[in-house]
Amino acid sequence: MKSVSIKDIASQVGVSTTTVSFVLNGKAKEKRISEDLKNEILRIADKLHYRPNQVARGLRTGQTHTLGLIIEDISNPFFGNLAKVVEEEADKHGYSVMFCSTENNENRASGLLTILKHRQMDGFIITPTPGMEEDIQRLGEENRAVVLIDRYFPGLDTTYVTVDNYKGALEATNYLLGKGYKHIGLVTTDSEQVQMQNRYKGYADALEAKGLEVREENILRLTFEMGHDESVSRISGYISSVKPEAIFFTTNYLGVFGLEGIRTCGLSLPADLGMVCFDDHDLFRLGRPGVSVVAQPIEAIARQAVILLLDQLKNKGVDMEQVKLMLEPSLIKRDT
Amino acid sequence: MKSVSIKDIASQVGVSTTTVSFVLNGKAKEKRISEDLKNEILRIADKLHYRPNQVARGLRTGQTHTLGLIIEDISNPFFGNLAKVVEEEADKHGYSVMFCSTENNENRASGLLTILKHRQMDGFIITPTPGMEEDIQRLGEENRAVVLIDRYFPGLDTTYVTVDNYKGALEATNYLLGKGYKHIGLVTTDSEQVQMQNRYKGYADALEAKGLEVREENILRLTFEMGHDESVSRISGYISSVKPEAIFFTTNYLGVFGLEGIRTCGLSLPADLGMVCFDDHDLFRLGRPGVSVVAQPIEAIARQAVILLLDQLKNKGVDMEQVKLMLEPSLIKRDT
DNA sequence: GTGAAAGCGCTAACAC
DNA sequence: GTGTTAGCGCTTTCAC
Repeated sequence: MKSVSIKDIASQVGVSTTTVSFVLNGKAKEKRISEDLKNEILRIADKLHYRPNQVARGLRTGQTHTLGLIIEDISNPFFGNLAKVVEEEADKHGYSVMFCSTENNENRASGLLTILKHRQMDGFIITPTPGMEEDIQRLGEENRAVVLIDRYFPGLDTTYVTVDNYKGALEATNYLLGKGYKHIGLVTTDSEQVQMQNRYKGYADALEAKGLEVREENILRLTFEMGHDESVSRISGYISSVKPEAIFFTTNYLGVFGLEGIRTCGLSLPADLGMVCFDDHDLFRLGRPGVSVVAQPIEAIARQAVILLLDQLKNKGVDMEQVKLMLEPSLIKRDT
Repeated sequence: MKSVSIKDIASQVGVSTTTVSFVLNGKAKEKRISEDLKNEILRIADKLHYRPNQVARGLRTGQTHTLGLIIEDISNPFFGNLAKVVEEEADKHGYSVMFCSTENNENRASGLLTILKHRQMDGFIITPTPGMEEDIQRLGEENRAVVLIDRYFPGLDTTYVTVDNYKGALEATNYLLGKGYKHIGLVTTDSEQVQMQNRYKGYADALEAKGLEVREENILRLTFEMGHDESVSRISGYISSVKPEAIFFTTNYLGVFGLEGIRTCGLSLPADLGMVCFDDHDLFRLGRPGVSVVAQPIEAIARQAVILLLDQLKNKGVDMEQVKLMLEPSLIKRDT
């Protein structure tokens, strides 16, 4: 475990740790250290396989070069893909990533954030849970670098990257309407968060534009905590009683549960029921029938989030404007 | 950013940082610090919302309470689920997790490992890429805590958690044989790694036990780097030329590609072709027809890996035996 | 041009 | 019982 330190190099070369540090940090020129000495230091450092202890450096500089990624659920492919790109992009810039899944649980999220704060993350990428508004605000006040993704708090002036949820939902519903369905149901979460509100609004506005009434009994709201079995049975119960001609699911795991629920009812797509889901999924893309979806540009979301975060880090101290990015989702028409 | 330090508490209470540190680390009794003083310190610490700077503590103690998770691809649901449980279990014990995806690329993996090493991870959970043998061996020599998952190096005495790949593959192939298929193909990776070798062996032994010949032309080997499009077209090419009655896919993403390839050929399951895949997937579980799979006990793998790792950490210095865990996979019969 | 020394926040051996 | 002090490995100011 006794790894090589800057001291070892210093003593081998016969100089002080200061000089070694200067050379290693590329300040040889600036500090006008002789070319020979510089090369000698680099040679020995290389020979000893020296690599700086990032914890020590982090303590001294206050920069850990680590980003905290707080998402809803790393096992959800949407977030898994997001995480992958975040890590990739962060790595390109010399940053590592610590991740946590909130399970959309406010207390858990708050606790995880606290932990990561004290681990001195340089910045955070967060899909906030409901009720996390204060936490996020505090981060801002503490002048920490933060980018929200997927959702944000309308009342808070923070940088975020999201998609145009309203437009996506509007297009999805219009697509179903265009296929001649009139009695269109909505299966969504009970979340009051902005992304879900906008998806709801898109649905409602599309219906109303066609002179159709938006009725609460056509809407099924499921909680995240409900889990697989109950969600599926609620969906099939809903289908049996409401008998919608088509359903718009507002997020991928609901659509997956939906597919099971539909099957439980003995119905088949698209003959008995129309369907569109917000978020793509292998199951929708490759299952048969293919399920039409509103796909989010995951890679762009992740990449932009990292770029904006690193940007904040670079301009630390400067009073920057909070960037609000809204990317375009795309309707992918399949068999349903 | 100026967060409360132990010094702030000390000066507020009017004692030294030592005393504060003792109290905060629960050594009040041991150091026989008066109950009153202890309570006062705790009160002030609480009032100031003190939380230790983990970076500083990490530098001092040499323990960062951080685990490095190096997996093949966080966007693959198998690894996403694994990561979720790892994070959960680690969190329970006060550890955070840094993750990286290797893309099964040896150089990338090696680099990531180096980075994490210098970030002073307390331990590592790794799905090693081919060629990583030396890296892993060195970790052992450096006396670092390591648990390999999913695969391991037979020549190396390391702790690992895997499933009985041979048995899983044997059962899968026997299942296909039991359905009357004789001409059974294998779609696998070109990996020489043990998990794939064992899956191959299970397939081969099952055939031979029935007196069937294992022929190289019935086996398609794809590389990880090939990507989606080429993999799919190779698979459909393979199906058209080899015309297998059934196929055993040795890992989930190959099975997903396979489904696409099968469709490209205009064939349908299970009428035209039998199929079993190693690893489960939403698509296999919920798509129609349901695809039979060999499922791994993901949660148990992840949980055991963390437990074994923390165990090594606890017994640091003690010369422990390397634990080799081989869990049971389970054949899930569906429509194919 | 190079080095001594302070200090980031914390812990812990050693004093008293 | 409580405080002094050294030091984890590194960066950086200031001195020479």
